[in-house]
Amino acid sequence: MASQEDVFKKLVAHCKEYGFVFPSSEIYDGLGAVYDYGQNGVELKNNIKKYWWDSMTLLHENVVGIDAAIFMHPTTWKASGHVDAFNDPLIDNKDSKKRYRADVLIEDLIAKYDEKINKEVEKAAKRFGDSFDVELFKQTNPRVLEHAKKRDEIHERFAKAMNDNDLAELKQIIIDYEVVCPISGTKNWTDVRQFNLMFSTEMGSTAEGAMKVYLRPETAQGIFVNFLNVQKTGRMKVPFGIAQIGKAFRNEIVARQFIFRMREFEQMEMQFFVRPGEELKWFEHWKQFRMRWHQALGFGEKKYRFHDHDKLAHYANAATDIEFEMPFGFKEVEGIHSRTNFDLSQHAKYSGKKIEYFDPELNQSYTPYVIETSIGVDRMFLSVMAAAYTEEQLEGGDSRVVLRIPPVLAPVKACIMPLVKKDGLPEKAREIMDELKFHFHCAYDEKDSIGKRYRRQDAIGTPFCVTVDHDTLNDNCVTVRDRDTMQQTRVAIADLQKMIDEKINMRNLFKEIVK
RNA sequence: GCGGAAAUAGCUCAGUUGGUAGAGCACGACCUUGCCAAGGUCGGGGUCGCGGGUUCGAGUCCCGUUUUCCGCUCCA
Repeated sequence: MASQEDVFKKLVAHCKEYGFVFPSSEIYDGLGAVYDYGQNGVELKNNIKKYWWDSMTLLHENVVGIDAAIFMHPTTWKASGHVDAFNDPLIDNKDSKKRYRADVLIEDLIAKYDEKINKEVEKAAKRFGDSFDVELFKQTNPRVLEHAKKRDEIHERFAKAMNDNDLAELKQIIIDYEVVCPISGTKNWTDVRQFNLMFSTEMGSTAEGAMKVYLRPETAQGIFVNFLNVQKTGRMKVPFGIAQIGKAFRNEIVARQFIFRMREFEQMEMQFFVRPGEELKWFEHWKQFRMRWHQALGFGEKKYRFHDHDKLAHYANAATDIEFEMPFGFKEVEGIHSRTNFDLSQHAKYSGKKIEYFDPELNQSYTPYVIETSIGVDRMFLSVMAAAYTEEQLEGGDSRVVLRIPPVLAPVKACIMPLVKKDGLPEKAREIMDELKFHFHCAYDEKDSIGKRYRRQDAIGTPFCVTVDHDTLNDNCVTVRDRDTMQQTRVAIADLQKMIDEKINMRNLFKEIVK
């Protein structure tokens, strides 16, 4: 396992050194769990997105795309359940290391005083028998009054603190009234922190007119709220899907493992709307399709597995993850969920709009069921890098680091280089490059020995190196060196573009996927 | 969040008992070689993570802080 961790460390270093991924705002010490993509990273990321987008929208005439805004009406998140589910003030006990909801601890505390009062009342009732007047006792007994006073005191402070969102005061209440951890029995508490999954900001430039809005924690809701728009304007018939690629934001408490868990990340989601009752059939269909999409990249079947969920979210009736073998174990890269009609129903309820589909074949209206495929771009990026990163021992004791990125995804497709920097070879190389650059991303390099230049391209995963030598000037042929095999072939300049295109064009992968 | 470790050039690191920074690789220019990285000459680049303190003097000692990594915890 130690060596796997080593590989991961090397991969992170490689990402930085070769312009794939930088820590955000690095000159200011970085920003936690936020990363920037560099000159090579952005190319790879864009290629991944294109591979996904085209596989959805080109290969399925009943799947169309949208690009919804990151800001959405705040009610969206009430309807989706995000507001209620992730808005708790939390406190940790340092000794037991258990985490509690601070508001629940205080509510328990208040309940404890009520219990104390009840006990006094019970005791008195036993003593005085039938003639006992509970209300009178409560209003006059000094011990009960003492408990009641404390209870009301706490309650008042608690209500005000919750209303003001005053976390320091919540902690102060816990300290003042000596709340102890049920497990460790100590009063060694951390500060109260607001666990809030969603980032919020204010819309509207004046303080009074401002409205609290959230940065979306998932892209899916942008699709659901546009269901009717797309269905009607696109004359879409169920079953159909809506695809979207976009940023989402989550205020993770612990965000680690490089770009695997970030606070700002990108999702590629497709929501597929189906007839009620047919959802499990489509769930299976998309499960298989998505797996073929991954497998077509050629990293090997063993790198992927399904992980079916045992515990389902309240809205789902089937769910699976596609996991990829990262250097730190099998990890979720994509989720495929059967979300029932939960989301559309919720939005219908909260908006008061009827969100249904009239099915002409069945001659009836219904709220469609949804199959979701949701993949993290950054996780996909990481899985490609992890699978591609190879340290290779060569004959003669040499070694090289090569990124075996599938050619369709590689940031640079070809590097054009003159064998020497004289005799008109650079000019000829430029001439070739000026033609190829219209077709795909090319680089040019004339510095250092040819071997060194090959290694440089290996390190960023360039599948082809095109070398111009003295013979080229006479026979109009170049040497094409393959990244993975390191083998060289002589190719006529006239055939170069077609030859490379055949290897980097996504259509070949798509043909495999739709089989 | 808790505990441990670390932070010096783009990268990997050195820096003696405190005396105001070095190497290799990388980078740039020129020369040389020319099909699988390490030729020569010259050059650019660091307020030693940040802020205090001790001291005549701090990369070095002390305190704080930030970030990263490793465990644990949490989340999905």
